[in-house]
Amino acid sequence: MTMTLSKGEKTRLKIIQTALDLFHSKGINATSVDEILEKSQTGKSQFYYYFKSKDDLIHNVVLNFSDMLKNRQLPVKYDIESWDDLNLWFRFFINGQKAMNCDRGCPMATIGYELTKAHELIRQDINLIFETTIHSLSKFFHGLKVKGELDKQADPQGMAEFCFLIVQGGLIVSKIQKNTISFEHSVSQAMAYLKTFQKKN
Amino acid sequence: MTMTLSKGEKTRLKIIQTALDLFHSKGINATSVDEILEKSQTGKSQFYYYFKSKDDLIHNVVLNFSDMLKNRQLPVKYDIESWDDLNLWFRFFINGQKAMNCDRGCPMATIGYELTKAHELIRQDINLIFETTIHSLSKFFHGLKVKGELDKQADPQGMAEFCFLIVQGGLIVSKIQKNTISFEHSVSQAMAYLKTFQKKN
Amino acid sequence: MTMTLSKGEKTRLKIIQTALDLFHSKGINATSVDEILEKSQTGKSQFYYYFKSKDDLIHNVVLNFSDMLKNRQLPVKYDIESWDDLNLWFRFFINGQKAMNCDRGCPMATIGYELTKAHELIRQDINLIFETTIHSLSKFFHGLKVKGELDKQADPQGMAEFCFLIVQGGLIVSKIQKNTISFEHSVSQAMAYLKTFQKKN
Amino acid sequence: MTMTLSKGEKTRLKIIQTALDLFHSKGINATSVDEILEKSQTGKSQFYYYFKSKDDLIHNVVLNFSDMLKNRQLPVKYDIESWDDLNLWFRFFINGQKAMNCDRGCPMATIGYELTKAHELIRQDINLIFETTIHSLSKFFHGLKVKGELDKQADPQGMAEFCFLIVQGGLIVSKIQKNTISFEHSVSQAMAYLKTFQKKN
DNA sequence: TATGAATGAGGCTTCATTCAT
DNA sequence: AATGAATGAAGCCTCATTCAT
Repeated sequence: MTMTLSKGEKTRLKIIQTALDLFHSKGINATSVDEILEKSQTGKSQFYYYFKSKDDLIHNVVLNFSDMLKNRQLPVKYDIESWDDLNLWFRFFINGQKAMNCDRGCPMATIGYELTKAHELIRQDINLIFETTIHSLSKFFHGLKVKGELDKQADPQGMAEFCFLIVQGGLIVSKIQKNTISFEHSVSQAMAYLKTFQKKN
Repeated sequence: MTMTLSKGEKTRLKIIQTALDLFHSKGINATSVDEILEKSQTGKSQFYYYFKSKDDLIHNVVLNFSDMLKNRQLPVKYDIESWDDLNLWFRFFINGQKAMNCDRGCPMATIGYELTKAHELIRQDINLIFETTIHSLSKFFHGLKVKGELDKQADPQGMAEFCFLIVQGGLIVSKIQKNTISFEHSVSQAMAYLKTFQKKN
Repeated sequence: MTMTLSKGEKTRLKIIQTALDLFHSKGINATSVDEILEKSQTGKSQFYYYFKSKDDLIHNVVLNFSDMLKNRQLPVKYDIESWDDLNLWFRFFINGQKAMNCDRGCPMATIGYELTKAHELIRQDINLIFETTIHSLSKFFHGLKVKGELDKQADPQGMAEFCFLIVQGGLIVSKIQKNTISFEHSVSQAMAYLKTFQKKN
Repeated sequence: MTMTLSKGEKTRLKIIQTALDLFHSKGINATSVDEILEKSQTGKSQFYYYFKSKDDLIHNVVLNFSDMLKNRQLPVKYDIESWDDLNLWFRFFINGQKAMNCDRGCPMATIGYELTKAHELIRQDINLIFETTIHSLSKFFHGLKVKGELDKQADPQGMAEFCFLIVQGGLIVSKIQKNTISFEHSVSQAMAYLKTFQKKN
């Protein structure tokens, strides 16, 4: 389903996408409005035609990310249906890091780490994204349980949170270590742990 | 072993400590040199007497953190000698988050997430801290193995990395979620997993 | 005599009236074109269809005020026919100030105080309004004199200017003092003075 | 009594004096910080070393004016001791206007007319100046009364307020009319009125 | 008449850094 | 080892105005 965007929508989106990329790579405070406009080839004051402030832009960048996640427009398979899918989900982050030479982390965590009490709205936006992602995972574990393929003691929600934490930890650690060794080790162990709940028949 | 610090050393240290606190709470880019000096009650140009630049300060802040870690001056027990110690180590981070209303994350990760290629030196400083921490943990697991209390297949280094990742993930996730539920769930599962390597006798 | 205004005339007038109100309360430089358009619910570039520039708008705001004055559309009785009317004229300004909590001054003086040599045209517009007002007053005094109710030495024009000055002074002073005490005292004294020219018969 | 000003004090004062002159001639909103710095030959960001904000500068400009008034450093004789002094006081404002080609008004009223509720502090500063000036005048009338040279019914405070209003009205009206005719007429009448309270012996 | 989008100059403010003493 | 004052680039934001439709 392709939509034709109006001229204004296109400009707005270009700003948002350029901003996300810059925020992801340098953080929000190191990224200036001017730089965003320059890289997005947008005229100087167009910015304030589309956004009330830089904070409003950040809010919209996160919202846009949230929308892409909901509309499954991100290059990951979030609807995990098998253990293989789960493994691919982990690999997506590991391989992504490798492809970027471990220069970055989670885009939302990069933004999140610079937030203070003054950014409560944006924090909530990111929180929603985290919850949505965790929910995708818990749905998988819950499904397994319903199908009787998981131990009765297994806690789908807790398992999902566990997976998500591993990825978040893996991304920051690999960014600092400039390699994904710890990340990969941890994913292996996480997978091993999670599979202990698998019922053998 | 207490050392008497010269007046200059004291000023220098106060700047570093104030900077660490501000970096921890707002990140490096949102913290201005002026703010550091104001909060540390230091005269304006004292700063450039002690530090070459803001980046040099960041470097020294991380080095100082590293030193404190090495000298065991941080309020955690890094020399883990028992499963209880390991549990306390995890709890230290969880409780710390709670005490701060989940307003912060790992101080080094907060700095690390804002780094770019231009800060290679600082990245290495933080990397060293990460490795040192992981090493503390791996020593414990290795010790267990030597004592025959751990399964032969157990990989002490991998287990240590796993623990560290959980903490890093837990800190950022709890900062965004403003609660430590996921963090605690994950630590429980991590502990459960690690203990599967325990040998029963 | 009521006229039906075309849609365009209505829009133009709404802009002018909104602008006058904003100029009156904040001055011309603190009032942006955008704010005028927003408050008058007018589309962005309507403005430049009706006015050549912001200065042109100011010019038209003053002209419109001038027209209302001439057409007796302002809520004051400018055609003073008795000493009571004169008193009411003074009271109009005093009561107006009170009603607005002394937040404003004379709308034309508010604009006038921000003018420089570059606004000669607008200055002349306001000057005309001042002269018109003074003329209304001098007509009264002149009439009294013709009727033989005023001393021969009385100078109708001078007396009119005197009244007008008192009002202008009273408005700015009460705006600063946030009360009309000085204004009222001065009006009482002015009235007392003017009445010394009354002939007793 | 001359004081030696430190280098910093000199810079600060130069900024304040330049600002007063610009505020007086164009108002506060039409005067940019950049223009003040350029005309006062001050480096770009010195401004924020001495003042917290533009509003803080305005506050200090008014305070400085207030100080000059108190220390009798303004080119008027505020300590009125005779009817001649009073006349000179009026003439000072009339002649000042003439000398400036009626391009300006009262510096404090120029600022005052642009104030809104957001500038309560500055309004109070100006209010104090107004009261101080009125007080200088009332002292004269009060003195006369004590000496028995004024009618018993005379109200020194009211007479002082009356004089002050005439000057305020005269300044704005002459600025708009580009001549001091009305101003002079009104002062003559004011003087005539005030002298009616003189006791003949 | 009317609209939405674009322009670029300039406004206020903060920054890291340096200089003279 | 320390001080206050200065520098100038850059940051965020608002402005009056214009263009294409």
